[in-house]
Amino acid sequence: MRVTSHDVAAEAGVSQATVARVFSSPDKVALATQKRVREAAAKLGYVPNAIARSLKSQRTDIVGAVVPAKSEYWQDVLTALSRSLAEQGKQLLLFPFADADHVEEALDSVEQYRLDGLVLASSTIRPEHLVRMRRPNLRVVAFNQPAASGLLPLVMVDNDAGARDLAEHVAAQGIRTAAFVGTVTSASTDQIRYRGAASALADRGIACPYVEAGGFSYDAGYKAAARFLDGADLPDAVMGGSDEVAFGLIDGLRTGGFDVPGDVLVTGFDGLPQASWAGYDLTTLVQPIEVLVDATLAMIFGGAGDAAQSERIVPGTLREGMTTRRGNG
Amino acid sequence: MRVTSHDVAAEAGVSQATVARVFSSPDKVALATQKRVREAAAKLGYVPNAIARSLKSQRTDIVGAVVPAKSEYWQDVLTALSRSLAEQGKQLLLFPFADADHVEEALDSVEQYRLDGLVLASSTIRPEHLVRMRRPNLRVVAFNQPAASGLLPLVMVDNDAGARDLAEHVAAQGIRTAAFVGTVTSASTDQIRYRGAASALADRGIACPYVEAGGFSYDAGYKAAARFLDGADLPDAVMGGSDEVAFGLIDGLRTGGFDVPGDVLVTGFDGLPQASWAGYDLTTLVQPIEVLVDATLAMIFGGAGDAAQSERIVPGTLREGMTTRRGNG
DNA sequence: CTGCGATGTGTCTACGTAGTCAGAACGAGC
DNA sequence: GCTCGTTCTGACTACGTAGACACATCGCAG
Repeated sequence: MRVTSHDVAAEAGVSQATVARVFSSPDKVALATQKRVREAAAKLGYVPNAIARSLKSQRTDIVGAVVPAKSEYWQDVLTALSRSLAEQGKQLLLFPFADADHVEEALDSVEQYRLDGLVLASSTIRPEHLVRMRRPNLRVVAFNQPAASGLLPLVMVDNDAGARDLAEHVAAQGIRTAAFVGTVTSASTDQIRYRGAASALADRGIACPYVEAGGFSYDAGYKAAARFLDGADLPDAVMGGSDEVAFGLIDGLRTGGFDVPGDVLVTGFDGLPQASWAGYDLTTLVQPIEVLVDATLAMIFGGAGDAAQSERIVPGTLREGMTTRRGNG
Repeated sequence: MRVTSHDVAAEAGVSQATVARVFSSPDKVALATQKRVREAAAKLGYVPNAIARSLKSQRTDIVGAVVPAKSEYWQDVLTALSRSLAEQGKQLLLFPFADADHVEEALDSVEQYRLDGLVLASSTIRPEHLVRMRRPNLRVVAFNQPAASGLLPLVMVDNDAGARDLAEHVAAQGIRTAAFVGTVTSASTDQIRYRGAASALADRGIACPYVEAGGFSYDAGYKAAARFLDGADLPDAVMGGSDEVAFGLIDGLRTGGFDVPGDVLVTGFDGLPQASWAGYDLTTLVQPIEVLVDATLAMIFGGAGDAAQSERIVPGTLREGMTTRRGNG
């Protein structure tokens, strides 16, 4: 049998309400009473039941996250999210989805729990799904999902400025030709990053065709590298749509006999831990994940409805690695 | 206002109990009634309240996982866990802890929720904490945590056999000297892996000193590589206690001017996705994560108390990569 | 036509907590 | 000594659901 607040009340010789107060609003209980209750609770091994509390208080202290099942980047985000929540005594409930077509199922699961908030983390959730998520009584925040702009409160890194920074950085290395290897065209981040990079390069007279890797993974990047190996059309710089794709590109190019950065410069986007690994030392745009996460939680737990239309765009930081260090190396 | 089963009952002209039955045990309700109830539910936008259901049924359909906050390996495990749970209509609640000293806090949070089960995933949780987790009404399973043997039901890869396989593989390459670079000595997996490798090597007359990297990370491995760069005491093979450490070792050795595998062979342990990346192509022991996860969930949701003392040890698979391909390359 | 099991539905209650309200105890001010 | 305000505590109830139980209806065998 579970120990309940009633048991503790009987043991301490007080009412159940007093026991509840000791654990939720202790300042309303006399110190002597508190002591007796806490001792009784310790003796019986009482732990408050979060389920019952949630039912009564209409707050779960749990935030959900709908995320793609496999992705290095999102795992970093989740880690930051759960740590930040843990500091506030809140928990993170995961709703992973295998691919975009299964998002519906994840969303259905979400509804059963009366979550305090929900983080929608994926750049491939379609706008019609996004609109479906607008619910009363549920704070939903889109994370790094440009397509949600105007539909949901949104937190994201400044993809456009970041892509421009990267483009200007490689342009400054004196390149003449470039290519952008995106993930999938349906990813809203991809489009913005490409446009930003292409625009910045165009300003300097450098063309930048778009190549679709067809996925977010290392493998997609690795295979995409093959397109440059065939002919003599290797550009001076290849910009990856994400770090994972960039890692694949680098290995694919190197396996194909090219030197990075000797023959071709490579950039990524995200700032994964692996970007700092000596084997890659990738030039990339580092996302300030802690800042993004804090902003997300602030929107969820913060003020009233006006936040429901708000957007928070945070600048990233250029990380200059070996993959764009040309000539002087 | 939230839509409850009472509202749906009124709309459909049935009792609340019937509405509840439609959503939890539909076979007890006549088809015609079901249809009416479902239509009413759809019209009002009713979604069952999982909190209330949990309170009544004493089941949450949520499994908790206590995991280290930062680790590539555990992230892979979490992904597999949450996907497997999602297939059963269950959810995963995360309790990350920053370091071993904060495990207590995570465990305290765990108790408030009446979880169906708890996965204790870390090789550095101390035995005294492990014992504390033995609770009635809570199925706790230790995941890849040899120290839990005899204290908690346990699922893990066969670390000893895996380490021997790796050792025999490198021995077969004709090495004469070796070293094992572990993570931290307090990790129970580390001890077993080292003993297995050292024992197998000793059988062939090869000594294998232990070196502590001091952490589980890439950085720890990278720094540990420095110990071999100084003198002329570079062994023919360096066995990493984990893949992450091995990646760091490889990059550290290469940065120091050595060729892997030309000058020194390197192995890992875990079978992370990055091990297959062409940049490393690491020889490692691949953990069958899906199998381990399924076994874990089977213990949580499976039969009665006898499982409480059970252990499930699953063999891993040797992945032969370029990092141990000697000479002929 | 009666009795009986199977099936379907309604009534009622409990799950464990927290908030509302009322009342008790107590000290201070007149 | 009476009133008033403050501090503390207890009784009661609602949160939304699911299960126990009772009962009604129906088909079918005796």
